[in-house]
Amino acid sequence: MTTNDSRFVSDRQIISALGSLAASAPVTLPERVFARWASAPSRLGEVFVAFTGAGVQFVRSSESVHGDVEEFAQEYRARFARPLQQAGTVPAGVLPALRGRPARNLRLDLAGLTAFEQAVLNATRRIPAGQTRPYNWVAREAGSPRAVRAVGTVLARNPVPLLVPCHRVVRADGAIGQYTFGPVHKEELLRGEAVNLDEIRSLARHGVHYLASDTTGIVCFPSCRDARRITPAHRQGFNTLAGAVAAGYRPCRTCRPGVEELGA
DNA sequence: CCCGTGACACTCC
DNA sequence: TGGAGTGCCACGG
Repeated sequence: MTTNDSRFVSDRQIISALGSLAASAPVTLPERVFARWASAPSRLGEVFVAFTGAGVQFVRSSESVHGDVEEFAQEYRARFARPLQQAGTVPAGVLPALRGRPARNLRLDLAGLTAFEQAVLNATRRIPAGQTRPYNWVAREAGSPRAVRAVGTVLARNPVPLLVPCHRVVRADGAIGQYTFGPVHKEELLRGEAVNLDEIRSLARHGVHYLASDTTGIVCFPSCRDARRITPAHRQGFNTLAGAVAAGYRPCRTCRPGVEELGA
């Protein structure tokens, strides 16, 4: 295979080399003082994006700042206490991420946030497109299972909406919950990712918050990729995870609806 | 340091 | 069946 020939450099090696170049590049004074901003298209229309050499720090829809970059810059300064300078383009990975495509090369600058805030945002980041998770799931994944309300507080101040997909965090009772840019946009985003909100609501009305397969013995969140493939005849609905476990089901390893110990 | 405040969840009627 | 009450944890003033 040509790509394994030692005379050639693989893409992986190039990327790795570029990565170390970026890391060792000298940080100039203006770079330390200024963060930069640029506008970009997103699923919610134009957004403004602020970033440093470490990654993206702040995202706001143009709509939410009334189309006024100055208002965006003020909001940014209020939170990060740094001046902004215009840049030509957004960093790598931002454009696909704003379109809802997972971008491996997207870098976020979350320094300055508390450990808890970072844990919440990182857990939220692991929710796949087209799926939802409840606030209590984020709390558990973030290592503070009882800090459910605190999760809401953190997400309410998510500095990088869309990039950290907080629109995928919904209430455990099936309601959609609140959103930085308003619940209407939250619903738009989820529908755009083909989340079947009508089915989720219909199930919730009947008290069903989990779906299990009696062939695999696994229980999932209804939006889980694996749950959507359960043949209707083998699909079992449950109100609580404990109920499903009591009936002999174990939590799905993909969507992780609860701790493994419950299933063991 | 105490106290109030939340993009929530659970338990009761 | 759903709305109020209560518990919770992290932050900010």
